[in-house]
Amino acid sequence: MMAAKGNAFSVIMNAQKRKLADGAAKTTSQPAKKGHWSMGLLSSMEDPALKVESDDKVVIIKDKYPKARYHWLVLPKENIPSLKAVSSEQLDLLKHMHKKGQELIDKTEDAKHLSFRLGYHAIPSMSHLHLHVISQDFDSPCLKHKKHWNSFTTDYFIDSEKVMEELEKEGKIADKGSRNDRLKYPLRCHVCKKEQVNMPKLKAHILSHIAKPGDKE
DNA sequence: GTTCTAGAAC
DNA sequence: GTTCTAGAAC
Repeated sequence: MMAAKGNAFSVIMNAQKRKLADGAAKTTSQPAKKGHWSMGLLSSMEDPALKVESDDKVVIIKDKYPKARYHWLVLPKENIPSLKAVSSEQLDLLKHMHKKGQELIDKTEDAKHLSFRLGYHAIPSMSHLHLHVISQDFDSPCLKHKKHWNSFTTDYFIDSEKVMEELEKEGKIADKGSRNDRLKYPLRCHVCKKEQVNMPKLKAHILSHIAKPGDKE
C-alpha cells in the first residue's frame, strides 16, 4: 500500500512539485522565457500528435485540452505574440487564418450537425497568436471551470470577423484587458441563456441542446 | 494554460 | 461525508 492522498509525506512532496513546476521559469515577475508554460504553443505547433495540417503561412493543431468535440487552433508560422502585435500589415494573414479554419470545418463531415465559432480570447494565457476554431457543443471533459466556460461564451471570446473588421477600420486592435471580469460572470447557457448554479449542472444542461442522431434539422 | 488542494457549500 | 470552487504556483 503506497502513500495515498492525504498523509504528511505526500502533502509535502506535492507542495514541492508545485514549486518546481513554475520555479523553472522566473525568479522575479519578468517576461516569460523559453520553457515557461505560457510558451507552450511553440512546442505544440511541432507536436505530430497535435498537428492537423499546415501551409506556407499557418499551422493548424488540435487544442491539447479541447473544450468541445472539435477544438482547433490556427497559428501563424510568423512569430506574432498576440493581437497587440498585429497591424494592418497582418490583415491578409488574419483573413488567411480564418479561411483555413473555415475550410477545415467544411471538410469535417462528422461535424456537419454542429455549429462553430472562430475567434480570439481577449486576454490569452498562452503566447503566440492563435485563432480558436471550436464547435458549440462544449461537450468535453477538459471543460471544467467557470473560467473555461466564460472564456468561450462571453465577449471574452471575440469573433474573428470582429477582429478583422477592427483591424481594417482602426489599423490596430485596441487593448481588451478590461474584459477580464467576464471570466467571473455567472454561468449562463450559451443557447437558452438560462443561468446554472454550478459547472456540473451547466454541463448536464447544455447536453440537452446538442442535436442527437435522428433529430430533424 | 494546468495541477493541486483548502475550505466553503451542500 | 462528499462535492465544488478559487487561488497559489516565485
